[in-house]
Amino acid sequence: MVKEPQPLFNDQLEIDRDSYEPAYIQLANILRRQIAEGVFRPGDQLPSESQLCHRYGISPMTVRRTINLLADEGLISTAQGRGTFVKGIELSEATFGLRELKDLFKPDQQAHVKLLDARVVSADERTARKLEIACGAPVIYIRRLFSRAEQPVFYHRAYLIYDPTRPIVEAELDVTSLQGLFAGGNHSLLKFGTLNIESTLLTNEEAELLKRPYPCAAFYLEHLFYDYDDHPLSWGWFIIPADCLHFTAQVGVSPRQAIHSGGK
Amino acid sequence: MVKEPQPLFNDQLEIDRDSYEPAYIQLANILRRQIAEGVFRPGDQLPSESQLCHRYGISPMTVRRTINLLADEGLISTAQGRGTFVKGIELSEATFGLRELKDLFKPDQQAHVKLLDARVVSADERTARKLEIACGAPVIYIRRLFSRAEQPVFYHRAYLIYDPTRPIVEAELDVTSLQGLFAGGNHSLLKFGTLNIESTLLTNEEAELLKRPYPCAAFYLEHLFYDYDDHPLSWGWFIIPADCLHFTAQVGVSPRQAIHSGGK
DNA sequence: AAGTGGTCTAGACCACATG
DNA sequence: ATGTGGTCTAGACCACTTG
Repeated sequence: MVKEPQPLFNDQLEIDRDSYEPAYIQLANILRRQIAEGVFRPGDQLPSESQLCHRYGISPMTVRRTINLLADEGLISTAQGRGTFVKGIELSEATFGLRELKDLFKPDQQAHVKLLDARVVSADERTARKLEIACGAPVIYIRRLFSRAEQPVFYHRAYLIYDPTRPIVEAELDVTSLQGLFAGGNHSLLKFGTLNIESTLLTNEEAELLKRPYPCAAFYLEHLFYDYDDHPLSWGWFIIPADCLHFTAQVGVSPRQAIHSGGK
Repeated sequence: MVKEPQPLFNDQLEIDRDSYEPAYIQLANILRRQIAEGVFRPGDQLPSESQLCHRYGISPMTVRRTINLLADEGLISTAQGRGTFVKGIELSEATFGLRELKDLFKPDQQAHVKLLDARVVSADERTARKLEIACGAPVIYIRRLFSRAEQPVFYHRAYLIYDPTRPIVEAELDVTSLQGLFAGGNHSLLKFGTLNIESTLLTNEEAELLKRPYPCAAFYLEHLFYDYDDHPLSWGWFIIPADCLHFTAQVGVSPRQAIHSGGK
């Protein structure tokens, strides 16, 4: 056991106006903690906004920001004219992000991208439908394999609109640049995109490329990007073996969220 | 072609104070649309907050709400002392919800839950570790199969803490009630939970139960719920064949977001 | 020094729900 | 009629960045 000159967890009861933390964050921490401690249980009504104003000596707008923050987190819900209430945990409200993927794609010394294919081909029926072009029209076809420490990590296949009147500028190739898509970068060509995640089996070809035994489960991550004219610009998918990726999410108040220091 | 007495898309340029839509929403729509139209491209600096105040005749706090809203959407980013900038689309910022699952679990006339097992067993090594109890300690074991229109949809297996001092109240059994977990309900016992999503192959047993051929890809959705003492209360997982579930997300400004009526 | 985002105030008015 | 959430104002002050 170790002596603790300052408490490990935050049992803050008042707003500290000298804190570097904004008042609305402090109040959110206080309420979040009270919910985590069971002071307020699912279904309970929280103190009204005016009560919170008087209790903590802050203005209505500041209380409102806190309420909105916690509502965005899915912890509470508001009903005009009735009050603010604590929500029970709901699986259907859980969200997971692609941060795990970002780490996967992150280039380092060990990372290596092998370009398997990069040429102009005729669009087949499915590709033409996805890219909203004529069947048989020319498209740029790209296939590549991403490895780390000699171990294949994922496989990527993509089809890009091929416009002979517009030379294939650097930026266009960058559309499928992995670092660019995941880390950010300014894709001034892309307006928006849709993603689709499924569970799938590796095909024999993919299993061979990825050096996995057959059968093998994998994630299928499909992407479709549109330009500023709302025309599809690129379509493709990543195949990521199950052992390389998993997604996590949380519902309710995690202990880490509730135990947040509020010191000066 | 059809005549359009009112424009299909929103080319609103001013804030309509008589609109039922709040000013901060209207401004968000205006800016979102300008970003979608390419008026502001990734990397561009947006007008400063004070400029927006004067341009649209609203107060700083209202502009701020709009800025925060768009920043939460991942469309723009702010830098204190420098300005507000349009972000390029980033895959790593996409988020997926579990709404699709909610529909899957939704009970209707066609839905049927078959209880395969429900008894007290001794915890094996893995279960004991997950539930943070002693190996061999008694736990409630539940297995069930959810079908719709005679077609198996998913398989669920769960282990619940068995506390002889606390009789198994209705609420505790409700912990794994499917409708409850997904649709909401007040789980006053559960404080928070963690979810883990993987891609997997059906085992022979699962394939048989779910009437799928082998091999077959599926989602493995693991859940671990904690009570208000931060002790694990239930651990388990859903097995959902690939053909029953997929997740979708969007990045950037989708046309639907930008085309939002702002009329009276 | 000037401009930017970030926070906050102390009220106001409205829409809604309840008794 | 009262209390609730929801929006908005017209400023203020601070922290930060840039020239």
